[in-house]
Amino acid sequence: MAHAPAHEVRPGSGRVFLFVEHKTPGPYNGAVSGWSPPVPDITDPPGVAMRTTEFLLATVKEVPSDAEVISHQLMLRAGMIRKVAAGLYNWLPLGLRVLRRVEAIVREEMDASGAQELMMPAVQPAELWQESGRWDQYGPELLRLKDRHQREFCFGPTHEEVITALARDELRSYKQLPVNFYQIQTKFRDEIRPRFGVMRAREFLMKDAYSFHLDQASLQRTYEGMYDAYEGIFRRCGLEFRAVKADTGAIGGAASHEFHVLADSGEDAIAFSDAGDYAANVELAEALAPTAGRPAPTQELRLVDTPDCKTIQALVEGYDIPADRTVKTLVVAASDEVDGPLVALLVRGDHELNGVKAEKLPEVAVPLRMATEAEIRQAVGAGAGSLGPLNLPMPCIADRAVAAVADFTAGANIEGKHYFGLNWERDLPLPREADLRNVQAGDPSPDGRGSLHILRGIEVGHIFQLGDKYSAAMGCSVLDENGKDRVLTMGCYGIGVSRIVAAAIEQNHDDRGIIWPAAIAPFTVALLPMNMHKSQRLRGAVEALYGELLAAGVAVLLDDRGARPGVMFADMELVGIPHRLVLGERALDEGEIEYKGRTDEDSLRVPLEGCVAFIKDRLAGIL
RNA sequence: CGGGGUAUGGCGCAGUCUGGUAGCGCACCUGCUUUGGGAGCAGGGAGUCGGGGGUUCGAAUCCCUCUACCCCGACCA
Repeated sequence: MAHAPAHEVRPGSGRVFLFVEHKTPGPYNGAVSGWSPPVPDITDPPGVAMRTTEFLLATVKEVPSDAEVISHQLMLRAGMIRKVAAGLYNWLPLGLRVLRRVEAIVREEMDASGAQELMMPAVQPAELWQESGRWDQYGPELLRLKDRHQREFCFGPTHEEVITALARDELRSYKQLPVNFYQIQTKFRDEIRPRFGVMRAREFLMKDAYSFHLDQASLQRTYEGMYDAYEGIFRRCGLEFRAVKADTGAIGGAASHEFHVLADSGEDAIAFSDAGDYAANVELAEALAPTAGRPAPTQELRLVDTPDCKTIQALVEGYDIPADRTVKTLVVAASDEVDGPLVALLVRGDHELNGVKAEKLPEVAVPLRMATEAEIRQAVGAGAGSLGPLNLPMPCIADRAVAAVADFTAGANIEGKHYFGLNWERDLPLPREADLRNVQAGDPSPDGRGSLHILRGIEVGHIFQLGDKYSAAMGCSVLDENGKDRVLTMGCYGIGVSRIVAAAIEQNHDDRGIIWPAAIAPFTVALLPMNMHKSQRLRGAVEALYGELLAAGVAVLLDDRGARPGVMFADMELVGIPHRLVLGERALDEGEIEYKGRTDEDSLRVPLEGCVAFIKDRLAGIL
């Protein structure tokens, strides 16, 4: 027939128009002309508008002063997002293109892992949360709503209840197991303090998956599959990340790993060994007891007047004592297991109390609460700056490092006085020992291999072995091969999709703007004509190249605004497009075009003829 | 929830102390000149000064009150 196939390309859609000769008339004869299914090509982000005159390129020079972290500033400046209210954002077309690419990677890897996508409602009935018990347990972070009939609902911060109810209704037999369902959904958590833009927003896009199993071994297999899938997702997103052992926290359960994107602005501290594979959230990382053991006493016990010494720092500076020979006495509310209202936790002066570890002690009230100054004075008769273990009228628990210190200094429980030269088992009995402190850089790794380094991380993924907490509470079971009812065991697996976008920027930027990893860039190539309005010939060449790049499946943004060169350069660098093609008259005369990668020092000239092939090779990593 | 702060055009800010009828930069619109690193000149549009109440001849400015937002802390994927 007259038409050649596959020559018109709908910009950005990844679709190609196919002309097919109709042998017989009628719409359903099997071969019709029309848009093809999307042509898979990872270089082609979604969306249609590819000219700056048809695209909301909402870049700005100045930025609201409340944007603290670089990703927030750059997302605003590049015109990716705009704030609607605290923790709520509009995603502008540019930002949405990136979000959709991340989402696509997550979806592909989840599908490849065997998980099935579904979608659950954002708004959930209170009844389900009452069944699991979380309607009362969840605090003000849960956004509660009433409908017109005064029935109670919440905007889902997570979907364990809904999925467990679904599984309870749909799963009947062990033959249907294991299964793993996931969705990519907007969540809402009414954070006390939303900040850092979409990094810690109240409304955010999350991929959450829930798996159901007959036994732990099956859960373990799926858990490991998710671990691998997550590594694939973050690797494809071009992120530098670490998987770390994590606290199972409020959700409970057995094993748990967090995936952190490494960045100085990260809100979590993660510890990892410089020699072995050990990596854990500092909340969880075990601080080993010092191996050397406690030295023998060398000093006499003495009571010293230390007026105005209310802090460890003041002691260290005022009396020339090393901080690691001081002991801090932190008084917290006691649990019902303890006779009195308070319990004291002892950590070395140069160490920090770990709240998560403290809460795991049976003597300590949950949630952890530091005693007020008034409570301390009533119990001890001295202020918080003068406390110590000797003659302290409450139970004490000592960190392992505290138990190994000799000749130490601590408060005397008398206002303005400290004991110097204290020694366990000579001056006072050694209290119960526990791991109470945060690990520090240089501490030995708990796996016995190497020492620990500490980095900041942004949590972008979290996988949990949930066990039967929800399935038991909500009666989710199937019949096993013996016809017996078996409560299912569950796993859950989350990824902060919108947070990944911010994390990618935290990790990839310079003083000019964003530097997108190729796989999640909103556009792949920026095509910039110099003085296009002056030269019909130049305009023609640019338009031709634009069409060729689109036909080749390259997501190209043509800057046809007629802006000055400096404006175009600055905008494209701010927005972070990985590749830049600049066509000017002089180069065109020589049949060449100028190429520059976003991070390249200098541009280089390439023949205009082979330009598309050159770009394709760049994208494939050949050049 | 405790402590601190802010609210003036789309954005960033001055003006508030000492009351006199609102201004600067960026952005935006028009025209001309410009065009290889965020142009110049000229002209122009745009603000219930967060809301309500009060004092006063007169309030962005002083007083009361409410709201929103931000920072620090505790809390949390």
